[in-house]
Amino acid sequence: MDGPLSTRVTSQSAAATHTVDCVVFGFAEGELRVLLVRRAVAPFAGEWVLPGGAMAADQTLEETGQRVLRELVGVSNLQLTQVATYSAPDRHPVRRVVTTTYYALVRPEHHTPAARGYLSEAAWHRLTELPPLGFDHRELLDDAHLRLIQHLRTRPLAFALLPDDFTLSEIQQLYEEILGESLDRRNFRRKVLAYDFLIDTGVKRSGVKGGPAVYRSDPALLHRALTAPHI
Amino acid sequence: MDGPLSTRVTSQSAAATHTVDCVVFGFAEGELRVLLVRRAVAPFAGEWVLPGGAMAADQTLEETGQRVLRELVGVSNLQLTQVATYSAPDRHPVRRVVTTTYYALVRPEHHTPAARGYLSEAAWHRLTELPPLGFDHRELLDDAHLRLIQHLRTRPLAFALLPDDFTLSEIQQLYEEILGESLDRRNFRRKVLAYDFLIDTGVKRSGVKGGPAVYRSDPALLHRALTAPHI
DNA sequence: TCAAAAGTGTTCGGGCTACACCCATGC
DNA sequence: GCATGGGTGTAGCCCGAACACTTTTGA
Repeated sequence: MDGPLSTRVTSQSAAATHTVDCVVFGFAEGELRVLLVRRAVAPFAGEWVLPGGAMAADQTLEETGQRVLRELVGVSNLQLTQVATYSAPDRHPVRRVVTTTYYALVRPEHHTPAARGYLSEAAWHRLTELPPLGFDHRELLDDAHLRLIQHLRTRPLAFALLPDDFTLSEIQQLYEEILGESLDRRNFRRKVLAYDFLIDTGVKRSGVKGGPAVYRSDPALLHRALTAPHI
Repeated sequence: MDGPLSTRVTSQSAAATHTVDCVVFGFAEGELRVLLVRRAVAPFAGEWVLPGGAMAADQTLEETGQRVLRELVGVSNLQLTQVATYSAPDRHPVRRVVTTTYYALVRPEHHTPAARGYLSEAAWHRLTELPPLGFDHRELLDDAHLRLIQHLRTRPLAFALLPDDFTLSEIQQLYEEILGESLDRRNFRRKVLAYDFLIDTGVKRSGVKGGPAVYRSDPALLHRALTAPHI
């Protein structure tokens, strides 16, 4: 809100830049990963950070997140979920920066990140082996991960991270990765099948022992499960 | 985050003012209420809105929320919980405003709001009988209420809204108000007593039928319950 | 004495957890 | 053929929901 204070207030707050940082989660080779970029310029030149950028005058924060991911690392059309906004005056060493974070879930095989702009590198990192991050991005990342866990406990979100076809064990691995705990196979199967948006393709995956059944999620039913049943 | 784009980027985003709006919940006469203020100036002069104001250059968003509530409506030292950040370019009719919302829980009897600054009025409103709100504040308020409900389902937050002494029925009324549903008295008593931070003062409330026992919450145990057991 | 609210225990069902054996496949 | 993982069912426990009667107090 604001009132007649406009001028005083605008001059005060003009010093702050509003940026968006994105915590992009991917799942590959059985491990949960995060998309990080390496800065080519000061401050924190050479350090790994979350991909992000400043809000444009004609864009919302979410649109800014989409644009930044497209421009900097070449990934498009992600579903971004807002996490939090950070405003400590000294969180950026040079000037005042207020940052809103979003998380996104992607299939890494669909998106090959490539560093552009002021970046020297863009790569997936295992959540268990993160490099030191510049700014306060480690905190931002951890907060986003916690929020993801919260959301995952109430909704079948994780399918956005999986390829079209997957086995039940692959889903389970994914859940175990995100939640950071191991789950009982039988109980997990029962629960996930109860969602009833999984389709048994009838195919069995070859090249892997046991010959597990290959499933696919029904997009319409999955969407219904994601939107309808609030908790 | 941002890099060599600084100048371009800063000029773009300098147009946006960052403000904080607060959704202050109170509980009085058995009903959940929200603190609203009436604007004395354009835009939306004469309309009810959430109390809020622009972020100061040397303050965090949360500190701004505290200051705004102190300056505009004379309430201090609330615990503010961040809800979300809104950034639609046209959400303010005059210029670009990005707003972060917080909610707070207070005991109305401890805080007598008084309009100051650019406000003509400050008053508690029943959540069930809200006036039309200026800007997009109705959406902000509803989102904050939903977040409060979510938090309340996992933590015994509501005691911040109650006087020092209260009966079990009063707590139950409060929960029913916030959640918008009625609860079984016996189940509710059992659950709330299981938290084990309630102290039976031994006193019985007079002037009310049934002679209900008066309870008090142990500050230390309550604080532990609020912070320790994450879900 | 009557009306209204306080106080109290038990039962039922559903969901989660724990757990062991046989089958299919790759090597 | 053997090692690895896939596939299946059941029993116990805990939590939450439903539910009725007696006691206390104000009017």
